[in-house]
Amino acid sequence: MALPSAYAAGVESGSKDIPYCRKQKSLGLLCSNFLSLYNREGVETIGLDDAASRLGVERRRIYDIVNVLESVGILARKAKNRYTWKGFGAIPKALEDLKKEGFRENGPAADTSCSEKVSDDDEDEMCSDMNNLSQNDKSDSTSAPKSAVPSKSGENRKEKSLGLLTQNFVKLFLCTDMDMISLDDAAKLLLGDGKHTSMTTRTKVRRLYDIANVLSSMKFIEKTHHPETRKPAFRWLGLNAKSDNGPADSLVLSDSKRRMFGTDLTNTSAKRFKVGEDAAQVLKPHNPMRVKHEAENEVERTRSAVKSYQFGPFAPANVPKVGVSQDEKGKQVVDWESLASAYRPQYHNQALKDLFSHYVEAWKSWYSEVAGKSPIQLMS
DNA sequence: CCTTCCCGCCAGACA
DNA sequence: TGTCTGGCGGGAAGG
Repeated sequence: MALPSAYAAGVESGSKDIPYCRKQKSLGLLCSNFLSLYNREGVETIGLDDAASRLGVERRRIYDIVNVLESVGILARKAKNRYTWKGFGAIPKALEDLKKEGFRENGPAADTSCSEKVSDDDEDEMCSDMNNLSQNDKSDSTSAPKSAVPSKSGENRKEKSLGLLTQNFVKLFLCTDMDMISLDDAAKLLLGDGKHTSMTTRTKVRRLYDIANVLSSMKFIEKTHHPETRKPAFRWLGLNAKSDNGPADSLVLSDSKRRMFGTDLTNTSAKRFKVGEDAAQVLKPHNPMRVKHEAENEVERTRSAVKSYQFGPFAPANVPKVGVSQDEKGKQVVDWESLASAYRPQYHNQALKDLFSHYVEAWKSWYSEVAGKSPIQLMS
């Protein structure tokens, strides 16, 4: 398979542009593209190969984002190479479940040994940690005959999975009152209580960066800095999945602000694959459309900080900038066919409209779900 | 320098 | 066995 790895080599013979630029290959961006590519009606299932080729990335990267997306309910594994698109509407439930699970595992008394709280000050001394490797095997149900295989192995591998790490990371926000945490602390907290080698932490942090990037692109979290210390940290923006019998209340959302999502469409490919093989459309990760709405939702358990952010349908953006016709640099050998189905070329307004309808739809289902409390099946 | 984090090797899991 | 998954950590880009 060759495919040597020449990195900074820079200008490839033939590529007259794009020296390389690491940022255009970030997971966050990839996630945005992924979302905007599949968040449209008609999409039922997603093939990994298809995604990889459409997004112009290696498969390995698809696994990365797919895993975290699944952790949040947006996707569900259907079969080998195949995922089911659940949509944003599945997020609330997923988060709610995560939250419950988090509390359950932790037990009511939210405190553990937590001797070292490393790092310096953290505003609220309330440190209710949670360290556990929720290893709820029995993953995947779907009529899997299998004769209850002990499968003792594999557990170890799975408890280190990106997906699980994502869930635990999210639980940190949902089940704890601290809503700003540095990846370093998160890594230490999520580290299975033992082995705090500088190396293991290092690795964990690397993963958390990956996760944080895709979570950020969906506006679940946001990168900031600790008030005093300039330490970078992440803050939760997503809805605070409230649970239990709390039929429809709070979680209101008046109207959404219409805002233009600036985006540009760049076609870059700085990879040497086969000859004409690249169709990397790069979209801007932006476009929150998050409706921050203060609503007095009753507090759960600890009545302390009652902040409830609401975030709009996460989502992607791929609205071409007004007044700029994107396709003009000549068509290359890219497969516009696939892109064509994904984007409506020429008609910006149309695309915009389309996008909006999707938003509305996603939002609507999401809202009704939260309000109506309709049960839904979640992954595994 | 330090932080962020992409790339892809290669080992488990699975067909 | 071959293919699919996806840990893992080197080391380069970015600041």
